[in-house]
Amino acid sequence: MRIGQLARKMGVDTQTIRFYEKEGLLPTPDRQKNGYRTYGKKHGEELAFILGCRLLNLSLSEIRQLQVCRKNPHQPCAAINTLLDDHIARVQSQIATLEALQQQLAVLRKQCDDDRAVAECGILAGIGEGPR
Amino acid sequence: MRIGQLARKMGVDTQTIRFYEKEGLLPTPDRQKNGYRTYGKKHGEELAFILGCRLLNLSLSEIRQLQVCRKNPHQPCAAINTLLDDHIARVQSQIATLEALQQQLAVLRKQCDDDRAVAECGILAGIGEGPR
DNA sequence: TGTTGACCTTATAGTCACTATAAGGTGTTA
DNA sequence: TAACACCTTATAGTGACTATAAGGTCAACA
Repeated sequence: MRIGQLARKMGVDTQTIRFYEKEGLLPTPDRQKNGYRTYGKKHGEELAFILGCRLLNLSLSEIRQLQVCRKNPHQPCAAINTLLDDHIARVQSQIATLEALQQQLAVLRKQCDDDRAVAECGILAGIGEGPR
Repeated sequence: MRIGQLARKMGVDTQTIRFYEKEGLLPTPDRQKNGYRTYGKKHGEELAFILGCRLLNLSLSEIRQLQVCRKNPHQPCAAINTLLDDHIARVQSQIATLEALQQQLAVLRKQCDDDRAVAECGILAGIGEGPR
């Protein structure tokens, strides 16, 4: 399979596949005589794993850690659990931050009723006052 | 006031102030004979406005738009309201995305009980399976 | 035979909002 | 004279791609 076919199959850009290869996330593929990359089943599976991780918002560095685990199937999986717990905590903190922001924005939004001159706009005034 | 004093007062790095100047967000300051930047009250106020916007997660491009409004105080403020509404919508969609992710991660986390070999780890298996 | 077209290759730069580093000039104090 | 804190500019790095350029490969069609 060439890079374009793999890309279409997995729903990514060919550039992204080359990028993952350069980053060491995908094993270097064999080449045809003309230099074209050729991919097999294993590449597809590895790419699927990477894309699954990316959908979970895991960073490339975290994916690398998980790949090390995958290559050592007889080791204990505690590191994987820890990595996921840390990630869950990070997502929760992102949500908390955004919810606080949402609250602030709602308050700010109420400072204006859409139909004033800029000089009287409560939103602009509210921003200028700073955080509180 | 020199750049270091302004930076300490506003709680930012001097580099950030120079960066905002380069980006056209802060007016170019006067210079002393030795080339040092000097800042007055207006610069402080403009920087405060920028930092207020950044705390709200507004992009530099959005800040530029708001600055244009600020310079035209007799225009109607509808554009400001619209900008804020769009931003609120974006924050809400980010929250929704993260909450869906949180749900997914919670399900995934339950697939393993912390004390297995990598080969039996439900988390790793769950990621490999892809989105569903 | 020529040429179109879809595909592949590498290399480089851009995104965003900074942050870090390097290499050097200025000005006050010891 | 030297140490020190401060200032200057220029350049590169962050993360995960995305876009662009300039060119090579190969099958099909006129």
